Amino acid sequence: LPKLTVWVVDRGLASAVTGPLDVLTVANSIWAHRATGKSQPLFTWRVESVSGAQVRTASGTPIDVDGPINPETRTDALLLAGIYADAGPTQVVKTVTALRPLHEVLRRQHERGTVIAANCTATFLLAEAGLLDRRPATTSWWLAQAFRQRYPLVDLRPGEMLTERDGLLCSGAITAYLNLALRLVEKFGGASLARSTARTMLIDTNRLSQAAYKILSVEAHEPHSDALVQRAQRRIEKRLEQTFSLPALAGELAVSERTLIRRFRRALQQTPLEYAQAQRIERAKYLLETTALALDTVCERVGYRDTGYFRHLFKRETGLSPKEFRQAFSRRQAPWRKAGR
DNA sequence: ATGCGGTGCCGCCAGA
DNA sequence: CATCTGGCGGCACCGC
Repeated sequence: LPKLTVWVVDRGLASAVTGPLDVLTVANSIWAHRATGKSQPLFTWRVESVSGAQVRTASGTPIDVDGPINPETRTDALLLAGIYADAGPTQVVKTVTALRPLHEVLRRQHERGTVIAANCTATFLLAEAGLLDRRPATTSWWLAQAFRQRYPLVDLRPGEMLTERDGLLCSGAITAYLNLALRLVEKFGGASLARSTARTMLIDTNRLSQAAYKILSVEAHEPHSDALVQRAQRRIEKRLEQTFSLPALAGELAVSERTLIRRFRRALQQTPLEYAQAQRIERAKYLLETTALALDTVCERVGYRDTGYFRHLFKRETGLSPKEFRQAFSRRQAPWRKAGR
């Protein structure tokens, strides 16, 4: 059974520790209800700090630890909780270099086959140890530039929520620890357990539908300051149920189609049609989750008249057919209760 | 699944 | 000179 070790540091984020542990706790409950023998929990863990003493997090919430970091510990996975970076990237780098003794420990654990999962700013620690060179990684998007400067050999993908290669997992901005923890559940407990856990905790289904295999692009949500594109976005969102027309959109905004497309791509790394399609599928997902509307109706409500084509698009975007999606995400009840009685 | 008419997108270029 | 825009042609692909 998987044994995990969580490393926490002073000024860390409490939720980056407690969040993943809550995920594991819920996973344990579901697993126990499924198993017939159910005497032991699936996941067990130890929380460790450098000094071995209680840690005070950024919000002031203290976190009890089980002991000091043991370099030789036998563990299946190491979870590195993010450090709060309110003073910017230089503070992160300073913290991470101060933890130099841990770099060698990380390298040894990696060679031993230990899965290492780093959230948010903790990915800097992995990079500092040299473990991410020529491997894909991600980090909080606002730290991407500093990261790239300091670790040019790392294949940084700031748009991705989660990356994984050779047992080295990185997750993006703070709350991506949920996805990171879910991935650990999936790795050690299977995809089905991970799905049930996510459903039970109401972890964002939009992120979830792609969490395991495909990654939601953070860049799509990055703020941009192009007023023209913003107005175009509003108009697209306002008329999702009508057929998309580029000439009409450009006309209303009093620019040429060529310019509109160009500005869109620069601001959102997307074309207007791609944006409209993504928004429509988003609306469709919402309708499938929260209503019992027939598929034909949903299809029509998001601007498509051809159900076959809509299904094709939906699957392309989400990886699931509309029916599968509704089945997976519209349940209200905790899955273990449903299965139990 | 497939076919097909229309069009959204991009490379290229000229002009502002 | 650098940056931006609009027009055009061709092709991919959108959507029925």
